[in-house]
Amino acid sequence: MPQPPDSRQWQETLRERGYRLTPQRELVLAAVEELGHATPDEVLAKVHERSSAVNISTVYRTLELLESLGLVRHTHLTDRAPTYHSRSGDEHVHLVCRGCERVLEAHLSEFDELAAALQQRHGFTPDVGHLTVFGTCADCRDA
Amino acid sequence: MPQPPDSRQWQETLRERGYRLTPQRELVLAAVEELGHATPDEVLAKVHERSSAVNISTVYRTLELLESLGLVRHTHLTDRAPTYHSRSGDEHVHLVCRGCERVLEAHLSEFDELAAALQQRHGFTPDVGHLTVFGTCADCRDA
DNA sequence: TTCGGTGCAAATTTTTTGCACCCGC
DNA sequence: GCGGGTGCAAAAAATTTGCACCGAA
Repeated sequence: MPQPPDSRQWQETLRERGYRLTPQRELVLAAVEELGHATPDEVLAKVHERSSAVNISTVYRTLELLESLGLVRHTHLTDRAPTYHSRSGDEHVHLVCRGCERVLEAHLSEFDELAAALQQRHGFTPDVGHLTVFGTCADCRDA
Repeated sequence: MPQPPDSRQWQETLRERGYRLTPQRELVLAAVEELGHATPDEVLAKVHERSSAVNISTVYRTLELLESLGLVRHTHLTDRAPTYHSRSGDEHVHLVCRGCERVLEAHLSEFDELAAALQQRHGFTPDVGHLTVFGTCADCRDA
């Protein structure tokens, strides 16, 4: 589970690189932390719950910034729209069930062997943390 | 490499399910076969090379149909836009290099072990044929 | 002849951009 | 006060949809 982010740490990350700390950036990051996986749209909605009005363009711009800083990442959990998630917790691979849309998480170490094989056979270094695997979960297969 | 598709076979598939055989459908399928991996946009361009004017809406509708018939598949090779490929040849996993945008192909069997592991540990049956792995190819890593 | 398929244009949806104003540092 | 950040509105993509007409079976 995502630890409550250490605010000092990411505030530091921003400043180090010469970026400013704004309430919008704080709100967007908090929303991503809380939602787990969320599209820009969903992030906006979450932020609005807390009443503070933030513009959708700012959400896009902020997510892009946070990603460039390594504070969030995105993957494609559905055929449309990227979804962002925090990197404060463990990195993981997303297992998306086509039946129920549920998202399971697999530990990166489960892909070590695969990574080594792709490296050796294709000279390809996979970015496993960005990986999304589609398929069917146990419940949906049995149903 | 993709075999020249046996036209009788897919024409049969269409009729079996009560769909009509139209020149547009023929052109779109041929374009996908030829391109290997292509976005709807690229398919349209390819079709237009052969002069026959086909509308972009028809491309979208046709790709959707062909996919429902199992004649093509799509994956997400870039952050934007799905790419379609034929299923007449071997199924494979796409390895997309972030550096040069090149797309390598890995054999499905390379993922057997992974599939078994995910099945056992998460009860999850991966759809490996839909998989896309992002990363860095040998050339770009060394560069 | 029939009704599924297509073209066209307009509507949606999602993301990007230009620019004037605002506020963190 | 300076210069990066934000809001807003308009522009750009990328898809989808309604509808009248066309042509495969």
